[in-house]
Amino acid sequence: MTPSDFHESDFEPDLSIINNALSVICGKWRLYIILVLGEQTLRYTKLSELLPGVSEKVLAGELKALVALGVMKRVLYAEIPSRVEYALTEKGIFALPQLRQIQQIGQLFT
Amino acid sequence: MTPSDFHESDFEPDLSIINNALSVICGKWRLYIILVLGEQTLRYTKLSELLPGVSEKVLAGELKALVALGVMKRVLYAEIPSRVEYALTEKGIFALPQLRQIQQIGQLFT
DNA sequence: CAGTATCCGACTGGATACTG
DNA sequence: CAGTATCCAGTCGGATACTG
Repeated sequence: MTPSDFHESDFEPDLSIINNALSVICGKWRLYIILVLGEQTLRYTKLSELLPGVSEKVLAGELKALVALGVMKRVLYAEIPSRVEYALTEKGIFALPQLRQIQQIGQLFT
Repeated sequence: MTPSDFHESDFEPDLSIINNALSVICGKWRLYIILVLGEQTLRYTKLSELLPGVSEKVLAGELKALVALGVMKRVLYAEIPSRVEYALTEKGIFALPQLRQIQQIGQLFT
């Protein structure tokens, strides 16, 4: 077996790792927020315009959670009026192709 | 652009497709159940032994949901005592590599 | 502008006891 | 054997009003 034959996906199911993944993905809007953001850097208000139907409370909560998980970063500019920009972290961008592929699973089960 | 350049993952985020995928994945045990089953065919009792910590109610409910989604099939044998076997459908097996890769996302965010 | 605070109904998951 | 039925606590998401 060469290194290129090695796939981490051959690992046994691990509940804590799965739960980490689920915390990035699950929640009614979490994955959608990540995919809509993509590689852009967007201000809070712009994000909420791109995500109609997501209430303020939920959007703020999801963003906070995604920042805490290390998926997104939040940059606050000390201006008046205040400006906050959101973007994926390096890890988030690294995971983006995988996250996009999750949509393929959805297409399979329609 | 040739067919091999075409990736469905380049699609714009689509909420209803994402929600289909989430219904396969989300729930505290749903993905774990799929990955533990894998390509095996298992009886209900064997499954519940492999999934300690999942209550009867939840396991039965998750299995029912996964069958309804077309991820799993349930085969009832008209024997006494009754025997029921669960296995992934063709679609489920087709999606299995993608589903396993979700664990990689989890490993990234530890 | 970029969030909080509050209230609320609906849904999730767990424990336990029971059944065709 | 393979589930149901019941109850219950906790969480999730939505609506709305308010704030540094």
